[in-house]
Amino acid sequence: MDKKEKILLTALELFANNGYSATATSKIAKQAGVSEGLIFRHFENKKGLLDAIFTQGTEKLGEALMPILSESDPREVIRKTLELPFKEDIIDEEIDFWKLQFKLKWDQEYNVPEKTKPLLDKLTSAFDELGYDFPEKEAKLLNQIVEAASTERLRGDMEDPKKYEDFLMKKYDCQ
Amino acid sequence: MDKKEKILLTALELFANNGYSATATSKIAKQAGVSEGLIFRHFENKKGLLDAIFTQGTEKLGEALMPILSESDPREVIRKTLELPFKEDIIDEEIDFWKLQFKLKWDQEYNVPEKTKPLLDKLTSAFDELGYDFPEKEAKLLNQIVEAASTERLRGDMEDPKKYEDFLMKKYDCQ
DNA sequence: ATGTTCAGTGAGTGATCACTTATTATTAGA
DNA sequence: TCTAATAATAAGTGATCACTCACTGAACAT
Repeated sequence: MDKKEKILLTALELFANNGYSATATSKIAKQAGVSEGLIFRHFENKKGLLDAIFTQGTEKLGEALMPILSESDPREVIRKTLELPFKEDIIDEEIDFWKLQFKLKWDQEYNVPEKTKPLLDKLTSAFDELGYDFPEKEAKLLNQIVEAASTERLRGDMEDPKKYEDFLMKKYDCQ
Repeated sequence: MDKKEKILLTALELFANNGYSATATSKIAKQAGVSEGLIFRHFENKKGLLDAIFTQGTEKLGEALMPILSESDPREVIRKTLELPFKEDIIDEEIDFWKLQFKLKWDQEYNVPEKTKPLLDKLTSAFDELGYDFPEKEAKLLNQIVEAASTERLRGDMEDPKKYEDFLMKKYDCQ
């Protein structure tokens, strides 16, 4: 594996689980098996490393939303959205990625609500097509439900994901 | 004002807005107008300071939930719960407190889901009394909605809180 | 062969970190 | 008023921080 990529992966793991400020560049280098100087050759400074990871995260978010945004059936739009927090492969393979993304939202600089704007718009028109009274508010609500459920899952706090998913699906007539 | 309390208040502000690890004890002392050593006399170490703040936060949470837990009318239980994220006095006066509480949830040590267990139980029996099909899941959902809305408010991201509150109230027949 | 480029290293750098210690100021009970 | 405890300070301490710099080794075009 490329050493630059090894640095990115190690930093992601440490930032996500221990926090950005609490993670020393020396620890990243040691765990990645590279010299500390290499971090600064590739990423200029510590913040540059975080920015690189964050940018990757933004791209992954776009990929995750793609199948929803290109869906034409409004019922399917809602179902696929509701499905997001319960995708097992995300929890298994990309959990550090999403943990970091969610944590960073508490930093002004990395909180970019516009990133979910396309999803919000898509949901709004889906609810509109389905004849809901306040499609915009419904979209906002669903988005919040998905964010809250994702947060709980990422923290490992949800007891019975499957049952809760079923419950939500029924709520929105998506069974 | 007592210097010990001044330290607590200053640390709260800095921890909530800049993060625990990113906040130096020297900065706390300087901003609080005390010597750095005083922090360690009163709180033993930096973590002891965080623990003291966190304990205060746990107490405040209990106080905030009190009027809900002692409510007998199920409709009122739900209405008062839904009201939580939109209380202006909390946003104005205790925002740092709640910011820190929510941020700390990402730290394993400070994520204590049991703290909202009494609310969850109260909501469950409220939904039960009102004849909902899955009162437990409904309680979980409402709790998540409230958490997500609170998060958005604390971050300053919500555009029209009043309208969204009205929407939620209508959803749960609480107008 | 030679010069250039660039990934990669390892031993530094001053600044800042959490924390200690010796000392003084303030308070309160006898 | 004397005494003893506590509040508070100023000046440190070694450790660790993010970052730099002089250098090496390999790849590759000239």
